[in-house]
Amino acid sequence: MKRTNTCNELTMADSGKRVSLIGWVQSVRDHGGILFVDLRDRDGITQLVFHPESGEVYQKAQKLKDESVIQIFGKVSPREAGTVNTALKTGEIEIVCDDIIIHNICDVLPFPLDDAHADKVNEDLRLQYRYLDLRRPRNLNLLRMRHKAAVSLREYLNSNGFIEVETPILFKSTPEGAREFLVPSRLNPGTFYALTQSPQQYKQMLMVSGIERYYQLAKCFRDEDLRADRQPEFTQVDIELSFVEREDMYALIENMLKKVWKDTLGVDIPTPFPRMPYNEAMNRYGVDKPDTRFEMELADFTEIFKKSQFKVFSAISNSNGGAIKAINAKGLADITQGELKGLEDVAKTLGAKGLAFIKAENGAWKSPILKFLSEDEQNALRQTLKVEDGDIVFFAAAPWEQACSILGRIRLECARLLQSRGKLDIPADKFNFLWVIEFPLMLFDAEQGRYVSAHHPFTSPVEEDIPYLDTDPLRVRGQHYDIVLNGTELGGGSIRIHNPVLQEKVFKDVLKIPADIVQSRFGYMLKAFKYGAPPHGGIALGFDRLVSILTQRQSIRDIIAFPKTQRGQDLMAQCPSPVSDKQLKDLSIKLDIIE
RNA sequence: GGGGUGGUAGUUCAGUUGGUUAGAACGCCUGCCUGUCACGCAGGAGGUCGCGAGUUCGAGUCUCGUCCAUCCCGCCA
Repeated sequence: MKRTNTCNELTMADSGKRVSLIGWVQSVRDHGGILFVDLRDRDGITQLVFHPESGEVYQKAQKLKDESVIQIFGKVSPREAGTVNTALKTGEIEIVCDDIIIHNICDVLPFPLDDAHADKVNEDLRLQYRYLDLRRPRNLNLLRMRHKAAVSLREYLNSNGFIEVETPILFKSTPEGAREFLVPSRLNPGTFYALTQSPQQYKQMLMVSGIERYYQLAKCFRDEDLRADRQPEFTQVDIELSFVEREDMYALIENMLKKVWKDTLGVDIPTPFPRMPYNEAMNRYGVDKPDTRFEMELADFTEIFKKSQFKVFSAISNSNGGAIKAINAKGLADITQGELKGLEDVAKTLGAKGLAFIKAENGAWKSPILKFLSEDEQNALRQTLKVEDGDIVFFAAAPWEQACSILGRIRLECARLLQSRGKLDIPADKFNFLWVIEFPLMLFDAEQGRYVSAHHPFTSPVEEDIPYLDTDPLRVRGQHYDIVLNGTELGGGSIRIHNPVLQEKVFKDVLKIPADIVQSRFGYMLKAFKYGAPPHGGIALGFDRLVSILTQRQSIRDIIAFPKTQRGQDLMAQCPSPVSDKQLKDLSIKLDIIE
């Protein structure tokens, strides 16, 4: 009853053998007096032949529909001369079938399964029939790739003394982070768990336990609005270890990623990865996750424009914290009106009032602001930005961080435009890893009128900056590091605070969290830190993002077996869905849906 | 919460200035066909034009609302 081979195994060497294969009918080609079937399993395709001489078997084969599941028995035969299919590994042979078991006749498919057509089919339909979409060999291979990456990560961590620990998914609500999924507790009416946004606090407790090296491919949950690279539940490679400093972490992760790239793509990525402080990343690329595969760096003209006739620029460059930044999009002077408008809109969403530019075309500069710029200012621009004919320069004038961010986005948009014109080549197999380091520990939240953690409140400050916690919190750098790949944040982590006094100070004195809330939310951590907490640190990498980059997929939905839509729905299982009154009553919950 | 794009046959799309019976390709059904591998040939069935109003003699087409999907902003300590 068992099959003897998979559909990607048999070759000329097997001629004459009697075999059995099982799989899905990829196509039926009925020629009247002879019938061919391509049989597919997860490994490949083998051609079956049915002759009228086989009587009932031949008749059954004539009734086959695409994607039916069959098992066949027959003899491996060399194909006739001139009928070999070189596109198939099994293309030199075929199975002459003498028996068939039809396990399942497939209904008419809701959409075609060949890649050429299926890729164009609406994603919502494909998600309704996710099991069919996944059946496409290419999509099955994406899951295989994900598996390979997971195996590789586990092998590396296991061989480096890490212990995988499953931490709870039902956790305490911690409202200062991302919005959470709440789970009512039946046994404790009126109280709720929250699904873990990340195992952060549990893994730190494991360090206090003395496990020393922990990892987990952890499911995390966030009830935020979704994007192409964001799902409500996702997987992170969660790592924490004791007795480490930042340098140890860099080496550990570099070697881990090196192995993953080697095991999955066969690519050698060079280590160590370059490092760049946050300030430098902002100044040069206008973003804290720079894509360093191309240049087009930001330049600073704040000083140059301090005495400018152009009031817009001089006012901002003389203001406290104001900056004038510019980039040169080389070769983009042929930008269309529509594209320019698009860039302007992007700038405006980031708070810019407009997008000043200068085109260098036919030996002259053209710009609405040219008449305000002195000879000296123009020369400074020309030299610093190396402006040549065919280029276009964009400006942002705003508070430093905003000016950087605006041009950071414009830089990426320009790169996209230049790529579509064939003027900028970013090879698909180029992997630019980068550590972004020395983030500020705190940010000032103007809306709330207080300091907030740039990442999370457990991040340890850089040793020599600790004195500024009291005097100038914005000046304190955190021992945080982000790992960035080709402009995507793969993950981030930090050396944590393990001193209960310092941790309490951050909560109460710097973040100004009221003492009773600190006690109720973090009391157990502060207590734990008093019982021999080792110095420790860790990192979390977005596993879905990592796999989507490895497989060059735009959307992480492609590399998640059963993804949710942008509204957080599973179109196949159709959830979320209403529940019965009885269920609600058990949970002591009354609905009052607010429109 | 805000902005962009899209929704016409099972699928992908076309549909002119608002005008006769809404078309094509693939798929599906029937028949023919002994070497195909995107088999071929002949014929056929298949439509609540996302949904609801409105304008009009007349709406797939114009207007408003709404639903769904997707991309982005906000958000994601």
